[in-house]
Amino acid sequence: MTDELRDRGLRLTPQRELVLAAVRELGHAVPEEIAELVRLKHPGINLSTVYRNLETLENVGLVIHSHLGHGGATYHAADDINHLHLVCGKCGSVGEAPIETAAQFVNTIADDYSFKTDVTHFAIHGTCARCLETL
Amino acid sequence: MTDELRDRGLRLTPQRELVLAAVRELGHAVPEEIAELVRLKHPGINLSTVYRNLETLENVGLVIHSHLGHGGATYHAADDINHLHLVCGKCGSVGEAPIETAAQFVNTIADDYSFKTDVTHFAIHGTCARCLETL
DNA sequence: CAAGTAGATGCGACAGGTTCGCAAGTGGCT
DNA sequence: AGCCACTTGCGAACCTGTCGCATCTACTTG
Repeated sequence: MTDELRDRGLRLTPQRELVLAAVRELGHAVPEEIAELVRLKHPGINLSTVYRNLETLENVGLVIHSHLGHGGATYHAADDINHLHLVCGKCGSVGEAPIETAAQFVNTIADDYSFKTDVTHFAIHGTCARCLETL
Repeated sequence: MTDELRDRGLRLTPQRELVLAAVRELGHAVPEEIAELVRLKHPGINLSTVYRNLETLENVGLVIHSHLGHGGATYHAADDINHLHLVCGKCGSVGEAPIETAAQFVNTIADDYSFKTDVTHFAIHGTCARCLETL
């Protein structure tokens, strides 16, 4: 991480390290959850600092955000984005599927519309197996 | 629309009719745009009324919302949801593709994960043809 | 290793979008 | 015509995310 930052004239601060560590530990996380985890080791951290660091880390390519529902973004470590998110509209559960599942779909869109799809950015919305049963 | 509402003990008010008409006319629209259009015929309508009616109409099944980007929801007439949204992360343009494009993908997810996908709810995110060229 | 500088932090204010409580208004049924 | 529950308007409250600014500090340089 040091190199990615320094090459751009950015600094390695304790807060920044902790934010990245929190993202890596949490897997899927919204800023507020990240702040909570960081506060265990650095109680005083400000929410705006978390937001600014998430933005910085994303610019540098160490984290990525995606939209799993409602409005907020959720953050992931960049090297952990190898799955689709299957979000259930009924119960809110978030499942995962390998990114290859969408390979053919992505190719079709690319061929027909010259549109390069990033399937991980938005969740796949629908109804999960459990909720389908209980209908 | 009268039946859908009355069957549930809901009322047909001028505001409600105008909100539905606006959604149908606009195609893709956020609440603020809908309010603007409604105000041409009913100047006094309150934004909260628009929100509440969108929610009501969605419960009844006359409109549907989807997430095209950032945070907000955009609303569509229920009988107009026959396309995917291809949202470009660079320029923000919103393209469309027939829903059948995703048919095989949807089937795969259903077979492998028993997850019933609603492909229209979240946009397909990526980079559009024009932005790919100018890289 | 000390000093300087630009980047980072904390904090409070602010902005946009959405929800809520409540009193007043009004569809729809009798 | 009258009643009651559903609706509306309005304002306040919320929530999430951004911004300005003074202070602080990681990194560079001598």
